[in-house]
Amino acid sequence: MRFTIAQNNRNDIIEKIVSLAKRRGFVFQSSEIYGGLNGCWDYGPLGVELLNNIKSEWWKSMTYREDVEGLDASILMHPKVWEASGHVENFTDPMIDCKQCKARFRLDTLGEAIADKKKEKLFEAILEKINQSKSELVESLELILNSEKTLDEKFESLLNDKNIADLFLEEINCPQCGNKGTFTTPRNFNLMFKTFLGPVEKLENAIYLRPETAQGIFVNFLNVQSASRQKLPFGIAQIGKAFRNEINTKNFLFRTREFEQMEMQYFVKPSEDKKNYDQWKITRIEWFKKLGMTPEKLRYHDHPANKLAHYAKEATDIEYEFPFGWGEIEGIHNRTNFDLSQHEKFSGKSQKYFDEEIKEKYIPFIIETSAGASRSFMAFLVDAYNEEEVNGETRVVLKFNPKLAPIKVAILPLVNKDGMPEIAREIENDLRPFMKVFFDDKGAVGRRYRRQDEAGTPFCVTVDTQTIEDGTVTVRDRDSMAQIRLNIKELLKYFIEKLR
RNA sequence: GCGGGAGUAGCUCAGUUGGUAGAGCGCAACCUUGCCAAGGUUGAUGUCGCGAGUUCGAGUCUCGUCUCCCGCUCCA
Repeated sequence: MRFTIAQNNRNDIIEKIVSLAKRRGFVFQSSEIYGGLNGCWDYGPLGVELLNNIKSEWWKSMTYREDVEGLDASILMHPKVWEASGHVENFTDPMIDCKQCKARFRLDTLGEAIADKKKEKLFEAILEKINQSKSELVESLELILNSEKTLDEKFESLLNDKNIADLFLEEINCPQCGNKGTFTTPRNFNLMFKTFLGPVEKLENAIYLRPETAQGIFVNFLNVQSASRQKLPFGIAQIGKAFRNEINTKNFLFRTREFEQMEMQYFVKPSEDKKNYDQWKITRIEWFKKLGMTPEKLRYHDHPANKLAHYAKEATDIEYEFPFGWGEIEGIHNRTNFDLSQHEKFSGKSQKYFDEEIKEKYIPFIIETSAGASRSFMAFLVDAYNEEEVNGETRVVLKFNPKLAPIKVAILPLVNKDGMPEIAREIENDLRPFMKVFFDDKGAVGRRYRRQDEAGTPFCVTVDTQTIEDGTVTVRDRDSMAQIRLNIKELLKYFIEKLR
């Protein structure tokens, strides 16, 4: 794997982190020996520890609450789920490119860029054209043009008719460069991965890899509610992989086709949606801050009302300031009762909750908190990265919160003799059942400290001459490099306290 | 998907007008060691991203392809 150094200095940090990630075993490219696979990455020994720690902290922050239950739903789900959720319809975007200026347009929104007067002229042009050469299309064309639809709807219908679309597009000027007839044939970009259930690759056996984990929660709403005897408001938490066949991957782990989500869907009374939405916005950004993420690099990005997803009433992103700019690491949505209503409609099974207080049945509203595990991983990694000048040398240190650090304690004999390695091994054995520890007796101790700095290990225990005399060791703090002396017997309690 | 740049050891890179590959760091072993990466000795590692073509001969030239980075586009 080779990574090109960006011409642009602002991405120096990313380049360094990508190199470090490879060198130290945080992240490798998928299928590297075969030349890699576009936008796919593997987590190495340190990376998987960091990722698991992030997921574990998230999981505990959710399911240790009285009002949140856990779930792990299947990645493969009934195809109807995606019809109900709107993904089959909304995830398939026919797109066209202008061959002249390379601009790309969604076919269904192309009309917005064209004036109404112009549309009427276009209709005349296409009618004339079809009358002349493609008489077999006249009927379907007239059907569209003579319908009761608005101009915009007629326009869209023409583009949606595969037989007419190409001819119609030839008459349209590119909204960007103004050239006429420079569009490519419309192509479908379906963002859901399709596969087959069972060995026979028949179309009716086609199913999708889930593009979001949320639906697994929604369809289990009543199962979880009745099994756990929860009352509204309550939430269901889930961590799992999701897949989107993105047109482009980008920015290392930031936009990939396979990614992991940490989602909690909170079911509330319809009248209490706003209150809970506001509360979860705060709770979730605080979670990142508590785990040590720089507060100044976190912000909300509220979605304007006209840009909301098909299911959302209100939405905000929690964004982190990456070296390449602000990027979403979590989305918080008021999904209303859209999803459960859809599932009720498509499945024919009631999704209503019986509220004992008011003796009424209704479909709850859902407040969604959906964090990217992979994106959080990248944000925590970038945020932890520090370069410091120490004695004229650059010290690279990953200042992870101890809870997230892949290795918690490194145990180092100062020198490799006089019984120091043996004592160090005993300490290692004492701590190993309780936390991820690392033993290293190779080379100068200063070098070993720096190795641990690069791995983000918060504590180093060093066995020295004094240890042999009085049973104490030094504990070196990663960030300050300061050392304190502790009795060996105190170590376990000390670290458990520090990691809490 | 379009445009630009780039792929040589684990990392960062060098490789002169085509003549079958080097450096620094890192890594491994041994020695040395007494608290913040630079001691000594020895050693391992590349079909130069992959595949074709031109050539007596390709890391170097040509084409295709894959991957990474940047800019568009996209991101419901």
